[in-house]
Amino acid sequence: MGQSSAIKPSRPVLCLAGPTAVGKTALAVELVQRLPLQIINVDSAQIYRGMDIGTGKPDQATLARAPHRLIDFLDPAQSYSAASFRTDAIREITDILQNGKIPLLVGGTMLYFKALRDGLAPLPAADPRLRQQIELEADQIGWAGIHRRLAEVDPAAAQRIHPNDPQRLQRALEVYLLTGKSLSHWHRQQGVDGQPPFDLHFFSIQPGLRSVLHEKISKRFDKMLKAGLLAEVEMLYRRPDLHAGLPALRSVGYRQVWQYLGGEISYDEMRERGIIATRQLAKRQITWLRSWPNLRNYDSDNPQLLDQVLKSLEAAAIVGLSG
RNA sequence: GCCCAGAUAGCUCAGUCGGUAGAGCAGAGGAUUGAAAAUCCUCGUGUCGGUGGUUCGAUUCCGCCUCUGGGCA
Repeated sequence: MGQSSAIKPSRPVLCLAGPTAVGKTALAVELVQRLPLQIINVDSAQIYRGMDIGTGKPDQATLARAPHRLIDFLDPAQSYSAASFRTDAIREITDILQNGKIPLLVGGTMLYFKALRDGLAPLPAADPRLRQQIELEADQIGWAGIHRRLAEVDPAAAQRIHPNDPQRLQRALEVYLLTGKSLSHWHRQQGVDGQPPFDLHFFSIQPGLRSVLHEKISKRFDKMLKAGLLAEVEMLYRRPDLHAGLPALRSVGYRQVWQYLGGEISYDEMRERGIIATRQLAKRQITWLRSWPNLRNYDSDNPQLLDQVLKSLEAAAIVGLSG
C-alpha cells in the first residue's frame, strides 16, 4: 500500500475483508464474474476438508463458477498457521499475476492478512512435542509459573503477555527453548524486507448497525443447522484421530456441536452458544478492521454495494477494465 | 379458593443481622507475529415487583396488592 516505490512495477492485489456473515463470498463471486480476477481464500476454517456447512464455504456450483485457491485442502487433524498462509498466499498471488490476472483475497482471518502485509519475524515453526512438555509443566507450576519462567529469559515478552494467556506464554517459551534466543529478540530481527512486492488494496464490507449483523448471524446459524451441520460434525466426531483440542474443531459452531454430541450441553445451549460465539468472532474482526490503515469500507446492506465497489475499483484504476 | 416459595443488572442468581447492592453469562471497548473462527485484557447505578406501616433511615422487618412457579382442593 503506502510503500510503493517508483521502480516497483504495479502488482495489484485486492483484499476483501469483513466480519463473518456479511456476504464477502457473495460479493467476491459477483466481482470475479465481471473482472479478470482470481479468488484466494483467507479464512482459517474454510481451509479444512469436510468442514463445509459450518464454515460457510461456497458450494460446489459456486466454486465451479468462481474457483477459490487455498480452500478445502487440509485435513482437520492438521494445523495451519499464519506463516503457512503467508507462504502459500505469496505463491498463489505470484502465479495469478503471472497469468495476467488480478488476485482477489477474500476472508475474515485478519492475522493472515496482516502476516501477508507486514511479514513475520524469522521464528521457528511450532513444535508439538515441546508444546506438550510446556503444558505438562504448566500443570505442575501453573501458567503463572510459566509466566515467571518466561520473565527470566524474556522480560519484555513477559511484560507484554498476560499471565492468563496460556497460548502466548507457551509460544514465547517455545521460541526461546527452540532457538536459545528470546521471542523479543527475533521480533527485533524482523525487517521491512519481509514485505512482499505487491500493491495490496484493502477494502471491507461491514453492516452499518451491529444489530443487523447479530440478526444475520443467528439466522445464518439456524440455516446451517437446517442444512445438516449436526451430520457434518458427527462425521468428524466419529473419527478416532480427531478431538476437541484440535484447531479445526475449536472453530465457531464446530466446538459447540462437538460438545452437544458429547452430551456436555443441550441442543438449545448448543444453538445459543454457537450464535454467541459467532457474534464474538465478528466483534473481534471488526476490532481489527477499525485500526486497519488505508481501508475502504462499504456498507454491506447497501443494495448498490456491487456497483459501488465496481466503480471504486475502476476509479482507482486498480483493475484494467476489460470484462 | 387455600397453602408454600419466589419477584434484585438484558438473562441466571447471590446478598444486605435495617445505613440504597455484586457474581457468572450476555453486551461493549481493546490486544493480537507459526492454534487466530484461537487466546487474552478492561468495563457492573439497577424505581432491589407495587403500595401502606414501623423507623432518624426500608431493597432488607410487618401488612395488603399484583405477577410467576409448585402443592392442596
